[in-house]
Amino acid sequence: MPELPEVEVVRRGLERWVAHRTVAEAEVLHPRAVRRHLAGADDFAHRLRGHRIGTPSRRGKYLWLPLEDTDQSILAHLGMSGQLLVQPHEAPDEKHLRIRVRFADDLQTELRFVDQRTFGGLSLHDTTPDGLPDVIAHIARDPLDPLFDDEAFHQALRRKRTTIKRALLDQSLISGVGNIYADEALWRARLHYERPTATFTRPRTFQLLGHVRDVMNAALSVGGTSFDSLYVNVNGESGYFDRSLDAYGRTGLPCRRCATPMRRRPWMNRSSYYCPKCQRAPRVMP
DNA sequence: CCTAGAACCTGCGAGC
DNA sequence: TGCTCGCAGGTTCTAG
Repeated sequence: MPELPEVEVVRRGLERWVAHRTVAEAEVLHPRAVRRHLAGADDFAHRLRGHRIGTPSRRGKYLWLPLEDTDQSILAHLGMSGQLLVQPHEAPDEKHLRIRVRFADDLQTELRFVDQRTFGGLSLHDTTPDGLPDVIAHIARDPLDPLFDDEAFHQALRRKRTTIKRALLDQSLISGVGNIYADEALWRARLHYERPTATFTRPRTFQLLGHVRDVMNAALSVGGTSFDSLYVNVNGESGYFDRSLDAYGRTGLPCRRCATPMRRRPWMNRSSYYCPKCQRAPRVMP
C-alpha cells in the first residue's frame, strides 16, 4: 500500500519513538511476517534480543533499523497493507498483529507490525559498507535521495523498450514510486502512461522527475495518502493527501485542468487513472 | 538478457 | 440476507 511518502512518515515516527531503545523481546505471531530467514521466526526473534536500535533509514519503500554494535539491520517492507505501530502495552492486539517487539525501558510502549494481506514483512540482514542491507542493493536510489542521478535515469529510459508507467514502477530504475504517485506525476506532466520511454527527450524526463518530486514532497508535508485505516503513521493517524489527488481514483470526475471526465483503465492487474484530453495516448502502441 | 504476466494473501463493497 | 465477483497503494518469480 504505502509508497515513498507514507514509508518516510513511518520512518520519522520510528526515529522519534523507537530509535535508541534496546530490544527486550520479540514475538512472532505469524510466520510469514518474517521474511527470508531460513533459521525460522524463533531464531529471528532471538537475534534481536539485547540489541539497541540505531537511527532508522529508508530507500524507496524499504526501511531498516540498524542494530547498534553489529553489522546487521532489521529490514521492513510494508507491502500492500503493512503498518508499524508504536502502541501502549495495554492496547488490545490488532486483528492482524504479526510481530511484537518489547523494549528494555520504562516507556510503556511496544513496536507492532500489523499486516492484513501479509505481503509485507520484517527480515534481518547484513549491512553493506555503505550502510544498506545487502538484499536491497539492487533497489535504485529514490527521487528524494540527493544522490539520485537524473541523467543516468534518462539514459536508462532511452535504452528500455517499455512504457513510462512501467518504468516508474520499476524499483531498479527509480524506487519509491507506486501506482498512486505514478498516476499523479504523469497527470502533472501531461503524459500518457503508455508512452514509450525510448521517445523521451532529456527535458521531458527532467520535467517528469520534477513532478514526481513535487507530488511526493506535497504528500509528505501532510502526512501521506490514506484512503482508509490501512495506511497510518506509527501513532495510527491517517495522512491527508487523498484530498489533494488529481488523478488517482477520480474516474468520471472532471479533470482539474480541463474539466474533461477522468478515465480509469485496467492496467497490469490494477488501474491507471488519466485525463483523456491532457494525457493523449501515443499514436503507435509499442 | 529483456519484458509481460501470474502468483502471493485477506477483506471490502457492489451487484445479484 | 448471503453469495460471488472485482478490486486494493507491491514485489518476485517464471515463461516466452
